[in-house]
Amino acid sequence: MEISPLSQTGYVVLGLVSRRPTAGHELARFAEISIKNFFPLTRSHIYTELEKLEGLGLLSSTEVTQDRLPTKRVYSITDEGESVLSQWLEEAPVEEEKDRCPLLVRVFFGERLSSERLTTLLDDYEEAARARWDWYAGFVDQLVDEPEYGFPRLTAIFGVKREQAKLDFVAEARALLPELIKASNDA
Amino acid sequence: MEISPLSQTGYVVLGLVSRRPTAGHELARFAEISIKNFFPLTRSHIYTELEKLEGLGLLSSTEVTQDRLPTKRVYSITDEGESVLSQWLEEAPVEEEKDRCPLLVRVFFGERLSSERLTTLLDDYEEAARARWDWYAGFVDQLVDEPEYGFPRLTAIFGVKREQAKLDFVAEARALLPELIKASNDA
DNA sequence: TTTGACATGTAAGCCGTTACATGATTTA
DNA sequence: TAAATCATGTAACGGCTTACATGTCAAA
Repeated sequence: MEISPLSQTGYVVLGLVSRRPTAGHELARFAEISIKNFFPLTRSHIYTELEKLEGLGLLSSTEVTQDRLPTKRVYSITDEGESVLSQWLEEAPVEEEKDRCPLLVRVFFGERLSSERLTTLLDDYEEAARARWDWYAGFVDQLVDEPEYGFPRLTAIFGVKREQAKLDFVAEARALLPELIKASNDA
Repeated sequence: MEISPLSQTGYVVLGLVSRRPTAGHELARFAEISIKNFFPLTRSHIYTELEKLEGLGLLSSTEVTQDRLPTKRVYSITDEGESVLSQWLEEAPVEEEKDRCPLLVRVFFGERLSSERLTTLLDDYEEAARARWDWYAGFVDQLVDEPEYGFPRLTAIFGVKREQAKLDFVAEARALLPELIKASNDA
């Protein structure tokens, strides 16, 4: 059976459900501590994708009533879902990265900025990068002896390197800033 | 006069037009060689943003007929546009980065992948990173003695560091891969 | 006892992409 | 002379976010 290709988000949600049957809210919480850093998802979006995937027969769902909590709808992956997911992971071309960096937009228009603004922009950016660096590094550390989380751990290693690159950039930008400001004042 | 906040794209287009009066197609070509790496834009989206910004009074436009080429609509920034742009650059909080990395999604689900797939994923990723590294480095080099492009040059320096981080990651991932594959076979 | 957090979802609407359209100019 | 490229836009649609809704539980 031919399936029209899903969105990236569709495959990701499928992959997350494939780990074990999950309800929307729960899945969103898991996404928040696992893939958020390289594939952010909103809770609402997850709900709509779950519904769509069920409509396509890639997931099935049952309502589960809970004591003292609202009834939830738990989704499981179907055989067809497993097959679509595996094929995507194993064969689909990797999508292009199209990242936005709001800081760099400010830097690009740096001539229009006051030197105070430039300084605080770098300071804030550095602080955020440092915080994320810590978070990733802690994750890497924590999973050092858990072989079953080797691949997730590897994604955190990526995070450390990415944040380190930002920190390196801030250092170099700070060093160049005086002459950049001077040049833009001269112009 | 109160202006409802624009989208990031709106401000970026405003900023690009602020450099000099520009038509849509031309602006898209410039975006391709300047901000693409940290703020990709599609041509179509640029057209719709230009129209919207004119509707808000931040840009004005005139038709310009050309010899042997279709008539184009050239946009210029208005005084109000200048003021909105400056205020955004100088005061607006910097938006959160929400980047997707399609490669890391594959890595995250690495247990489901064949070792061949994992290897070619890393190879391809490395090759792309290396190509971009070269591109950025060339840009940095080319602008080394052009003080008026100091800030754009700084964005390319960022690019070099970002791609370098990816290359470092690939190296580390390759080193870890054998034991990751072993662990996932054992499980 | 009110405020905040947890839990589960729905709906409206902008953002952004892909596909469509059209004509002139160059190239094979 | 057909095919590819440049140039300039338009329109439809899906993706994704923000805001809306509702009830329970814990804490101050």
